[in-house]
This record gives sequence, C-alpha cells and structure tokens, in this order.
Amino acid sequence: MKATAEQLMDLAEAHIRNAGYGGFSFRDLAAEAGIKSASVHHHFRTKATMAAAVARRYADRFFAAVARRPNETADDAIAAYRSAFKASLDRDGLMCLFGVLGAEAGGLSPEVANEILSFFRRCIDDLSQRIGGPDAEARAFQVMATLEGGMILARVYRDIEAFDQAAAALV
Amino acid sequence: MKATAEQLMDLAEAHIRNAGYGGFSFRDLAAEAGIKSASVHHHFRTKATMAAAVARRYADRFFAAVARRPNETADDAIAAYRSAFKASLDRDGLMCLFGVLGAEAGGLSPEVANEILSFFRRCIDDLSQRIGGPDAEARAFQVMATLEGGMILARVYRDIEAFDQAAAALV
DNA sequence: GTCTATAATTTGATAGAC
DNA sequence: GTCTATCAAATTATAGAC
Repeated sequence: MKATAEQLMDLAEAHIRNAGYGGFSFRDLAAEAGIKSASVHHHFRTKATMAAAVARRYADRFFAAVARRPNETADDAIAAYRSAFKASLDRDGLMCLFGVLGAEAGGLSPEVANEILSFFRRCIDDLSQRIGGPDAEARAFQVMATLEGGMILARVYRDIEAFDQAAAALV
Repeated sequence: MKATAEQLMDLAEAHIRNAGYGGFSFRDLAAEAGIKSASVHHHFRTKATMAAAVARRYADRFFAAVARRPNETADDAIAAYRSAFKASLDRDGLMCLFGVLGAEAGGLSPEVANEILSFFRRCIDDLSQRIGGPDAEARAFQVMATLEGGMILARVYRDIEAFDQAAAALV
C-alpha cells in the first residue's frame, strides 16, 4: 500500500507530463485515487503547492539518476543525461516534467517557476563542471536543449525514435 | 484599424506562447480587445477552433520566413531555421507556439493536435530535403530539437543568450 | 484521513435583441 | 458585429462532522 500523498503525486506528475499544469484538476486526481477532492486538499493545501512538491521530487530522482560516476569523461556525463531522459521516455512515454512546465512557465505561480529555474540551473551547472574546458557551458546548454526538444518531438510524433535521432549526434 | 478577428488571434497567440492553451480564456481576450466574450464566439466558434486557426497562421508565417533561397547550402538551411526562431525571441521574448503546444499536446483536442504534428512533420521534411545526404533526417531532428529546447531555456532563464549558446554549435 | 456540503469564482458556450 | 443575459459545468478552496 503506497501512502496516499505519494500516489497523488504520481498521478499529478503523469497528468502534468502529459497535458501540462492546466491539464488536470484535484477532482481528477481524487477520482483516480478513489477519494474525494477535499481529501486531496488535506495532503496538499493548494494546486501550486502540490505542483512544486511534484517538481522537487522529480528533480531529486533526476539528479540521483545522473549522478557523477568515478573517472567519467565529458562524453560519459552527456551520455548519463541522455540516458536519464531516454529511460523516462521508455518507461512511460511522457515528456520531461520540467520541459512541459518550462514551456508554459509564463502562466505559473512563482512557487512553481522557482522550481523550474532551479532545476535547469542545476542541470547546466552540473553538466558544465563535468564537461569542463572553455566551451563547457555552451555545450551544456546545447545538450539540455537537444534533450528537452527531442522529448517534445518524440511526444508529438509519438515515436521514441524521434528522440534518438535528435540526440544521436550529442556524443 | 486591424480587423477584430486578426487582433483576437494576435492576443491568443501571445497568451499561448506565454502560458499555454490553458493560460487564457475568451473573457481575457475580450477584455483586452475591448469587447465581450460573446463577441469572440462570433469570430471563433470554439476555443479549439481558434487555437487551430492561430496555429495555422503561425505556421504560414514561419514557413514563409524560412523559405528556401537559391543556391543555398545545408548550413544555410539550418541557419535560416535558427534565425527564424531567434527573430521570434528577439521580437517578443516568447516561446515558439508549437513548442508550447507540443509539450502539452496530450491534453489538446485532435483539431489542434493535428496542426502540431503537421507543423513538425513539415519542418523535418523540409529541413531533411534541404540538408541532403545520408544523415539528413537525423540532422533535421537534431536541429529542430535544439531550437525548440533552446527556446525553453531562454524562456526559463529569461535570457536570449541561453538560446544562442544552445544553438551556436548547430552550424 | 476521509467524508459531505458548499462557497466563490471562472469557464466555454448559446439565445436573441439591436 | 456587438451587446445583455444567462446557462451548465467545472474549478479551487474551506468548514466541520465522523
């Protein structure tokens, strides 16, 4: 038995990654979890609070998945990021949570917007360090852009191959 | 004096590119145009109809902007696409309309989803042809992914430089 | 922790007068 | 083409019983 709060976050994450922040309501989550919307508010005070919590959990998992390995090369680091995105696509065929939220960031509360900026900053900083050299930062931006954009293409084409083609030349 | 329907599409486009499909209502548009929401329905029967119309207009403009030039090289074609996205960022600092819609495609009506798929298909097909060679399609996917992802980064960082860094290595 | 009940607001959409 | 008026439904959120 998974704790209810955890289950609600699973559901919310799937909805956001499929249709964006506006793509679900507390009633949707409640119905899917077999409870009432008022009970969802017991676990998460507001929708923005919940989205921020989902974002933090997603970021934690992501950075655990791409954690630096001993003696890695620059290409290893890039491959680690690519694999993390790819694994997510393979698992459930959904977008990166932060790719979706980043795209519609203009309409989100500061609470959520902060999580988005924080995620991408941390990705760029981490990648830059691990890549090293004079053009490290530009390369980090390129990698992140290609991977996020590749997920959009895979989403639209409904074909993981689109992601693979987009990301193939990265390493 | 711009025709009302045109003005409404301008407003809707800006809203979608800033906050997504769910980021505005007919009442928002009406208020900004100085009319009532019932009058918006006179020009566009439903919200999905309007979004599809906005998407078609955006695509028309985009493909006019990236139109093939005589004697162009593969790098010229890629540069044309990059310039089109960049110009859009410079002009109003907003996302690509199809980048936003593509990210939240799972929650959109088939009417709109078709426009999204059609846009990206046409981009990939056009770019592939103009790039040529054995890896043309993979390169086209890479270019589109990098540019769309670069716009997300520029949006999140609120800094066009993020786009430039992401796209610098493309040509 | 979950429920019923409900408030307050917003939304997409329509009917019909001018 | 725009308006007033309105509907039916959905949304976020809260109060208080169990």
